[in-house]
Amino acid sequence: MARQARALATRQAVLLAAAEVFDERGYAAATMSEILDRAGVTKGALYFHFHSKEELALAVIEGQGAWLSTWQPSSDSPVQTLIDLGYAFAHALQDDPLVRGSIRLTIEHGSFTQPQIAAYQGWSDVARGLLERARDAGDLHPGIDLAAAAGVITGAVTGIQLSSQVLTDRRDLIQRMSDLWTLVLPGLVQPHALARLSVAERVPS
Amino acid sequence: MARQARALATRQAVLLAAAEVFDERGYAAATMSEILDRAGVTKGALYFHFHSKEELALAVIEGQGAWLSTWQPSSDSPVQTLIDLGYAFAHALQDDPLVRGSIRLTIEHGSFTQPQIAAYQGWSDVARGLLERARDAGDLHPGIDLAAAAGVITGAVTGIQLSSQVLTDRRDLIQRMSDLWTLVLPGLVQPHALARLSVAERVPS
DNA sequence: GGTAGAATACCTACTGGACGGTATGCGGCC
DNA sequence: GGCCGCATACCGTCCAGTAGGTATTCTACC
Repeated sequence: MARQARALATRQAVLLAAAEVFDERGYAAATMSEILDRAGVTKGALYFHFHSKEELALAVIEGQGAWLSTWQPSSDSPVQTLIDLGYAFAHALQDDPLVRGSIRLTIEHGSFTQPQIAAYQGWSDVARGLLERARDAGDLHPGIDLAAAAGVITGAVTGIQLSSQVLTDRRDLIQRMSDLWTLVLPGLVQPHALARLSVAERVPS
Repeated sequence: MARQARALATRQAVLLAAAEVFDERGYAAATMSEILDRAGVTKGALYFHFHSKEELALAVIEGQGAWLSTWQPSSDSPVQTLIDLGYAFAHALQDDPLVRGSIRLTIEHGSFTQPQIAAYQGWSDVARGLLERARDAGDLHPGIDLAAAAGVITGAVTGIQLSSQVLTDRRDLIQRMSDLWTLVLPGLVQPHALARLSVAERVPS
């Protein structure tokens, strides 16, 4: 297996470089040459691991699902979990190249509609699951359409992230997330539950 | 001036075709050939009016500001105006090729950061202006950060539009806008003002 | 009101370069 | 020695942009 270690390393290097370039340029404007340069790998090596540019992009998109599935709730209440997830995701968008590249490819529509839909659905499903648990716990206002709320929240996070990126290169993303919760939570959770939430980021100690 | 009529017509044809292609493919993946074909114009004609692909894209982006500046409030209360503006914009996103292309180019980051920032700021400023008027009228909850709220709303609209586009080709955009207001308004406006608003789309008679 | 000439508006053919992808070869670990 | 992992050289395609010519329409002057 020692030989596989080398292969895995170059594969990871390619994936990382590709994520970075896709994040910076978008799919169409990204060139294989730049990915090669940044990965410090030759064409043969790259095309040994990924048979086409599109396959490489799909592998980058996968990183998003991987991040989401490795994330650990670290909280008690479902709504608090949703809030925490938002902040964790925001930090990943600031620091994790794979997540950044994945998000850009997901947001750009065009070539791969199917994985994009899956990504949006994945987020929406997670949000909806948490909201269902919150409703069962009696935290939400009665009569709320959970699917609609989940769709709005995921969409809003998407857009806030995007505008933050354009305007401040995501420097104010955490602040904007906080603004979002401040605005949205009163229409979602009941006062008694709202009192128990920390809307601002909870720094894990 | 009869001579300008022809020139203006081809210019408009090029602009429309470009907006469509940019909307469908994005900036980098859009080719001048496709724009030419769709406009029914030759290369020489196009490059007479627009000196480069980038200049053409900038002209398309301008369409957004043009739409926004021609829009007429048609309402009494500032919050209602904001809601109506959202729905009007949603319809433009469904029907107006220039707006669609402009939005896609604005959302894609890369080549032209400056006009993008201007576009976001423009929307945010409009929203903020309406919120200020609403606050002065006593419609909003006290202590609301208007700039933050305006930023969240414009960001949310951006993201909702995007997810709607990916998931249903914008067919459920109106519904999602309605969901957004349902969720956001309780945290923004006071009950007495909320009662006077129509959250669903008001079809002008 | 007709015509010269000048600007405007447009057409065709071409170019240089970059891009994604492949073919083939080669070294080193099992 | 065989295959996994990688290196190098090359290819066909396509694309944005240009060069230089042509048509169309306006202006000026008779």
